Amino acid sequence: MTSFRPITLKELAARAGVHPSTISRVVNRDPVLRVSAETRARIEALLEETDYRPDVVARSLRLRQTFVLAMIIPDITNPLFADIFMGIEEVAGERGYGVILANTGGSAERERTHLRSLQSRRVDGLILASVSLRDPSVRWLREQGIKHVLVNRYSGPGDPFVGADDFAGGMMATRHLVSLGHRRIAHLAGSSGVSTAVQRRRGYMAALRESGIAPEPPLVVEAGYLEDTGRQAMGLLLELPLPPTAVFAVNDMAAMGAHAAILDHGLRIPEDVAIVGYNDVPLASRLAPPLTTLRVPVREFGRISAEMLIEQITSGRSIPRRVVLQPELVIRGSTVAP
Amino acid sequence: MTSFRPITLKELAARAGVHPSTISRVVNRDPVLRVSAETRARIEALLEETDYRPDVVARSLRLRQTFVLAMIIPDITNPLFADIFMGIEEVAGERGYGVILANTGGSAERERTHLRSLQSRRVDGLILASVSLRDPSVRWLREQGIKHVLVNRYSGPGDPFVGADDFAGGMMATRHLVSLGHRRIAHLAGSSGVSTAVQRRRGYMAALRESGIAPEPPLVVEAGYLEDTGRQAMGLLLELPLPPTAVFAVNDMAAMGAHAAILDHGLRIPEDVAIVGYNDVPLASRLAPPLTTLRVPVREFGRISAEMLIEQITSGRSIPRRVVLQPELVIRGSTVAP
DNA sequence: AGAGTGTGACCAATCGTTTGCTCACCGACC
DNA sequence: GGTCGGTGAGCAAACGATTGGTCACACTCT
Repeated sequence: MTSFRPITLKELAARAGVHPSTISRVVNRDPVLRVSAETRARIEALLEETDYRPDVVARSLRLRQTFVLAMIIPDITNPLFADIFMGIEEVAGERGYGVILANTGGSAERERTHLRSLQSRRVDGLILASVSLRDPSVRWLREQGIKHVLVNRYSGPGDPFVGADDFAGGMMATRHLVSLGHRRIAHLAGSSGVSTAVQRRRGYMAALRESGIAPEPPLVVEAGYLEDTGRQAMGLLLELPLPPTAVFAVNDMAAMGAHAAILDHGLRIPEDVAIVGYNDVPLASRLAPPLTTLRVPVREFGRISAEMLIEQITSGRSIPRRVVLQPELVIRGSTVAP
Repeated sequence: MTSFRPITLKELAARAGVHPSTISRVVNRDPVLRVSAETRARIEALLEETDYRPDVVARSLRLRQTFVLAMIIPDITNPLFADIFMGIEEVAGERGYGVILANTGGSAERERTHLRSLQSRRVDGLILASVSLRDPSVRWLREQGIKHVLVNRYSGPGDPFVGADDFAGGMMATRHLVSLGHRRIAHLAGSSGVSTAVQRRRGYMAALRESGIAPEPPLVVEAGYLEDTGRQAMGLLLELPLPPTAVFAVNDMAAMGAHAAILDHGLRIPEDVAIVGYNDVPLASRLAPPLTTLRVPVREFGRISAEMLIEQITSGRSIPRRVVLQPELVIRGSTVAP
């Protein structure tokens, strides 16, 4: 197999009998260039014939711009991030940017490695899909002057951010359960170092308070974001002397774990225990009974964050705009029997 | 916000009072260089202090190698590809390669656009996760001498390939149903332009034949790869004068559609109709009843394909090796009542 | 006819690294 | 004392594209 080298400007110039710069100007439609119609036509024909595509590497070096964005996610198997990615790619593609996806698997060290590597690749900007509160990586990005947008979770004030109103989401979930008559409502909480978890929990507390329900600390347990951890946490809740009649989980994965735990205990959903999840992942609607959950406009997250990032890049300024979208309650069989 | 420029070799050289090339040799541990211990120590200290990282863009230009691989997939929301990607990233990361993910959404045009763009980005190699039989894009890759590996689906002979033995998988699925006493076994088939679909169907036919069951053409319907299309196809099968008592679907998505259609018809799974899917996606085990399916070592696909691709790149030769792994039957409630 | 003005294209530096060559210097050997 | 060899480091040319300057030429106007 012979390995081709794509044609270069210099070779093209030799074939056309002009200087490389002239071709470059034709390719880039440089308005400064005054080129005779005849020469231009000749060059354009040659371009067409050879299917010339400028070497992006060389161009990046000269322009100090790579036209590459990167998205950093903690878990590629989580469909949430797949959807955000699609939104990003959509917008980036339109504007001539490529997108690199980097998966950290939740490891802070792999995140650092990726950040370093992306820096030396000179990506034009970064979209971080899951940072913690006061995240040192975000601080580092700011120090380095690397353009970035946070999506879904935020780190602190001052960074461009796109996400949902998780406080409102937490309230909607809890109000829904209250409206069905529940009084002993548990919460499978996320980590207190993560903005979404904190906000959803605050929403839960606020909804209880406005309904005159006294919060009971034992009903709030930190349950992680995985099916497994959710299942364990729910198991403990069901062993309480006065178990809850409803549970609001920080995400759908934990909710699915709770789902399994409740059925394991021989209880019925929603008659004995009702469940509300968060995110509306594809699996949610396939459970039996299907999961009531909060839908967030995830694809939109991706689109908006890409737009904000590209705006920063082209304007050269960091714009600490925060975009907050509203979640929507999707009521299914896990709270209301059909 | 001040935008930093990362430090360059030239600046470093000025600070150390040596020539840039000397620093470059220290950074790259160039064996040719004889550097005094004293100078080396001074440079290394400076490197440490400034946290120097070579500009990958410039290096790529000079080396004519970008250390970037790309993976092209048709549907990022399909967990199959997420798992393959993780395997690729794992190996690539170890060897110092980055991975770009490009999502075509099933559009041949977007695939072509991506291929062009990746070519002009001078990626070192490509992994294609879903090609069709005799795919023109694959032909183009060969013509251009672009290193590539096909994964999961193949295009024809002559390309490096990693996948599973889909013929065997089709047989295993069908034999399993036969062994349970089924005689009227339907097949929700995939496209005849896709290698996996063709092989699985051939496996299905072979298993019927060896059991002395005469294939009935109406029981084989092309059903696509989506839940929706699977549901429709299964609906039609259930309207037949003599409906099937079992169905083997080309993938889990179609199987889930069939699942829904069967329940819609008021029939029981597996008592009235048994189902076997393919791929063992995470949702499969969460259905009620959970789905019997074929598990393929997907992560392994990713790892092996990345290794093969990197081997091609470093050796400079295209090695048309084909690696075929064995699928495994996972028996669950959709074929055998618990 | 000479100055001035456009026009069309080329020149050369630059982006940051890498790497084959060259070169100065020093000690040693004949 | 002159040559030789080894050591440590600098020089400069790439890689391919971009872009501000420059330049030759032709035409116009006074």
